[in-house]
Amino acid sequence: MGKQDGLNRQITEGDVDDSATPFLHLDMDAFFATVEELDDPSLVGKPVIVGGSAGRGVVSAANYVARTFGVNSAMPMSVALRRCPTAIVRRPRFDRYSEVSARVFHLLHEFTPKVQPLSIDEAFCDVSGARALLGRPLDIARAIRERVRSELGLAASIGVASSMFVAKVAGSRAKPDGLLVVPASETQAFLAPLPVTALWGVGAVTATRLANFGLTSISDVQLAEQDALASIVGERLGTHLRNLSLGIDPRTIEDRSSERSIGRSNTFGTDLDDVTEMHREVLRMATDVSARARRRNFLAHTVTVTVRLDDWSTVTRSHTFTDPTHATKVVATEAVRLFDRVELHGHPVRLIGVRLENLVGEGDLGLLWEDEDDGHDIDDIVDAVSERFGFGTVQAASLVRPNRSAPANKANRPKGVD
DNA sequence: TCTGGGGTCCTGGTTCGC
DNA sequence: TCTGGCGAACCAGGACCC
Repeated sequence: MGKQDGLNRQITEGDVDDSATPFLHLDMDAFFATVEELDDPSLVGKPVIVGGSAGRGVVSAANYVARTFGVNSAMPMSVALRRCPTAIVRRPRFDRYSEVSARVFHLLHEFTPKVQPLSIDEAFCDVSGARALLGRPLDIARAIRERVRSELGLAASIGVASSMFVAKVAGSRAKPDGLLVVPASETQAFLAPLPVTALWGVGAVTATRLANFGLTSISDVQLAEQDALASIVGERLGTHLRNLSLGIDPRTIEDRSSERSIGRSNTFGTDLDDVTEMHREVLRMATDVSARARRRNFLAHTVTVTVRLDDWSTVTRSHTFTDPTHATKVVATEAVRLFDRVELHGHPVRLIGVRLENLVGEGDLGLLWEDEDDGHDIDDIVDAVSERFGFGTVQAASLVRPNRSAPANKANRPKGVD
């Protein structure tokens, strides 16, 4: 199937049996950091970290030079800079990454219509229908990698396998800049030596739980009794893990573009202890998520407020509306009410989040629109909510995030919205 | 080491209507 | 009129993913 090379990756060279491996998983290598290098070639060869501020930020991406210093994604920025003081830190530019991502996905669609984006830098493809026109999965994977490199100047790793899960694992084993095909007949042997954390759905908590029963590798899960697994992690997860360990993954490519929720949260540079400030943040986020829901033609049945205290405890409060809404005034009013239901017990607040869930609509609500750039509306909302809850005036300017590009479309705005 | 932000999904408890 | 069983919906929390 593949060989281990000096980079501690497993790659396929030469020919291999790809007769029953229609699934490809493409993963862009150190995506954010590589895009930064692409846009500023002076960064090439230097350690580059993309992430938040040194205070409470974490690493979103690190290029492979930075990784040799022990810098990894999700690591606190303070730790990353201690390990690699010479690193060049860039703030994330999500608009730019989205732009490059769209070009990658567009390129994939030239190979097959069955493309399922997994995140901004990852996608699954099913090339079973492309065989006659474009050749074997191995050839298609090589062609995709070549075109991503020549047309976009980026490196992509690809895993090819008989199921989506195994293709993803193969892709991660092939990183950086590699290709690995796992023949269907070698699937279980390929998975066996990997740690249980390689299974989709096993994080730190479940891994510890499994380790307490001596299950640390996928081969342990392959050999475990179904009942024993169920007693450790529950019936549902037990069945799921056992199937994955054997390479069984019934999922197929689906174009699931519909979102389930729209949220915004913020961890403050300094914990908040002033309730007026907290209310201001709740309103800011309620305004933001409502505007995003309108822009995407969604109505939400449920609004959820999340509060994280300085001791890292997290509390959520949610409310389900009788009629779904995306009206800022309704969402903001309810969000503040929910926030006020949280018992702070004198604790400062580290994070506040507002999320709209149980979304309905998308596409069929074209007549509903409110121009969130219209400061007059937001002033009204803020005044109304502030007055109702008796906290100080909040300037609309502080509630509107800059660089909005939504079109003013009053003609489409229905009466009574907000 | 000390933990972001935007998500999805699952589970268990509670409430409510039939 | 009251009560118990049951399922659906709601709510809260948590694990996990990128």
